[in-house]
Amino acid sequence: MTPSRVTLRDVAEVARVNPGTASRVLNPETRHLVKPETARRVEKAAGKLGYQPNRLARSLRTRRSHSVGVVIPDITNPLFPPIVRGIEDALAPMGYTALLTNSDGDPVRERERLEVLRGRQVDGFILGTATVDDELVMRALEEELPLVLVNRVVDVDGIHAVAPDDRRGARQAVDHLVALGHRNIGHIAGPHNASTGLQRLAGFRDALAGHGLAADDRAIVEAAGFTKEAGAEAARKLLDGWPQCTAIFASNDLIALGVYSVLAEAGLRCPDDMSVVGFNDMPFADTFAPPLTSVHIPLYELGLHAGRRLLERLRGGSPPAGTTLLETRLVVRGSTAPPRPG
Amino acid sequence: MTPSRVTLRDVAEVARVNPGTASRVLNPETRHLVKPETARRVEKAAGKLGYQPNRLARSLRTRRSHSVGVVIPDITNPLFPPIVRGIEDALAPMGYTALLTNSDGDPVRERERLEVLRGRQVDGFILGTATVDDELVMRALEEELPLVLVNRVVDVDGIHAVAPDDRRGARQAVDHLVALGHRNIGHIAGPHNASTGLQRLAGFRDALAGHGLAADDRAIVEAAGFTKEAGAEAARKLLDGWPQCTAIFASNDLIALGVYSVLAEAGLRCPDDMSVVGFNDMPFADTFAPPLTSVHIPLYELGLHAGRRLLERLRGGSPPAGTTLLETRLVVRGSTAPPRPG
DNA sequence: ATGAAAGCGCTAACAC
DNA sequence: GTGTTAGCGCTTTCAT
Repeated sequence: MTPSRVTLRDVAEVARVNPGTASRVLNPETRHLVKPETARRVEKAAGKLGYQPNRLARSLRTRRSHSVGVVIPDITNPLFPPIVRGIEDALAPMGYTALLTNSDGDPVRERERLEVLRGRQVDGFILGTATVDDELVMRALEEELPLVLVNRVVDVDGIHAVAPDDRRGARQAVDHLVALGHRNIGHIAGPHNASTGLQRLAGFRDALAGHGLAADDRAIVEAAGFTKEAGAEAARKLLDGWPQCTAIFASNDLIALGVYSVLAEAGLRCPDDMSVVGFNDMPFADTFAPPLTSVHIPLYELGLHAGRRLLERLRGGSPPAGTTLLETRLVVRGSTAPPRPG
Repeated sequence: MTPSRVTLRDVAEVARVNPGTASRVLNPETRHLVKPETARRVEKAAGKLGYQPNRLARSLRTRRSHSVGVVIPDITNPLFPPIVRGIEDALAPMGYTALLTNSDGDPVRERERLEVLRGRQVDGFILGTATVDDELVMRALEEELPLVLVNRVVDVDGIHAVAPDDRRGARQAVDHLVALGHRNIGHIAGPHNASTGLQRLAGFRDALAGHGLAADDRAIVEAAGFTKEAGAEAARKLLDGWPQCTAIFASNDLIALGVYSVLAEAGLRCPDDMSVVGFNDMPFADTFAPPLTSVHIPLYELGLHAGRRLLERLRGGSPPAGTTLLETRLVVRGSTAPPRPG
């Protein structure tokens, strides 16, 4: 490799100035301190030599790496690419770079990766992995590491987070089903160790109560994870226990996909025999068979806001702690219909 | 933020040794140079103080950042998450970190991002963005930057690349259609500035010739991009120009999705009226309506191999230049069937 | 086997 | 307005 072989010293020599002066010129904030003519000389030299500042050296000196650690469970989960893209689009214009790592939801691995990132002197973190009582988050809070959570939330003072309004979104889903005429509505909840799972369940209950419907205790089944397989397993349990059910609100789209497969197994048609609503409106949810009615969350914006929030904190601004809730929106497609008469 | 406030010096002081010695202990390769007892003292001190080496400082000194730049068009394209994941899984165990950036296929932006990454002293690059006559790639080659291409290839000596066997994969697709009885097979080619588009087109022609079928010159339409929209536009042109066509081989799955939508517009049913084969077997291709028959490429392995190849080069090994072609595999689903009799 | 010292490339006091 | 100097935290000769 041919790294920035040419250093500031080289530039300074060519421009016949002191390295310090060259540094001032090449730094936007200090540029005004130097006489325009000298500045020009330095810039010419820099251009001619193809000078590229060594940001490692600068970071070592300034104690700011202009990089942030991003930890998510798995980039392969369709939820995350838009979020990550949003984060990057927030960071790049400000000269920040993302160091991306996948934790697979494994706390041990997560801890490891976090330490590695700290070793690399990231200026802050964006975490998409928070569980309800996340120890790492609590420790980060104590150590006052600049940290922003995205998608998932922890209910503790002093946390900065950007997340979808899961509870309200769940209400939108159920309202839709009720409006279609459904009364026996089941819910496949996400794991209770994630705020998303919990909040959507709460919203489900809210909505039912709001419509004066009693939640049948067979109506709610918790899936072991936000996956198709876990969703299928839970769907089987739900259908076995409560065959009267005519509509299912799934805690996310992958779970909904699991519901689809179980319906097919059982010879039930969607939406004729069973309506299904998902959550996330993940990419390609419109290409499923049938196209999935789902609660849309602005994934890209989630990332964008999280990135900006962190940047603001790093700039020394003190945005108030707390959770920013982004609005959801129900997207009605082919997986929901009125219940069968009779 | 509380970065690694505790430095090697602190550790050395507590252990009552010279910083140099502490460094030797904490470095696996030099550890044997120091007396076990002293080593133990140092490690105890490091543990007690919670020492975390500052890798920026180390990198500045050793001129190896242990980070690599990864440039892809867009993480939001379902092709890339598995590739990126593969890359990360190759890098992480060796202590390397990926700096991920999206170029949106914009050469200007790509250049910019590449410069930023160089400024951050990445040890090498993985590029998923190469076009057929990629200037940046050529320049990188001249400068002897450790570089590995992934997915897309450039046909030049000295390049290291890992890609799917597009040409052979295309043959698998067409062979399947011919075996079903199709004779009028169309192809929606990808952009000719990408090796993937070009190779798949070549494979399409190979296969037709192999079966003694003349390629009707209305049979091939080039899409402007690997997107659903571009695919739809090209599909319209193909259908208008050659209504006899009974099967379409699309250069990738997104294009196939565009074909789906045009078929729906035209009141044609898939696979009854028209068979469709895609390429990539992207995540959730099995959930499309109908489930898409597609040429599977091992995306994760693509990333894994690319990552390992780069690592090997960085380790000083000199793996032979050239392209590693990974095998594809046709996955038959519901979008292909024999042509309508008559 | 360890200490001493120099320096990676840069910025930021502090002079003048 | 610019030069001088001193490090950021680490590794690595070179001594001893």
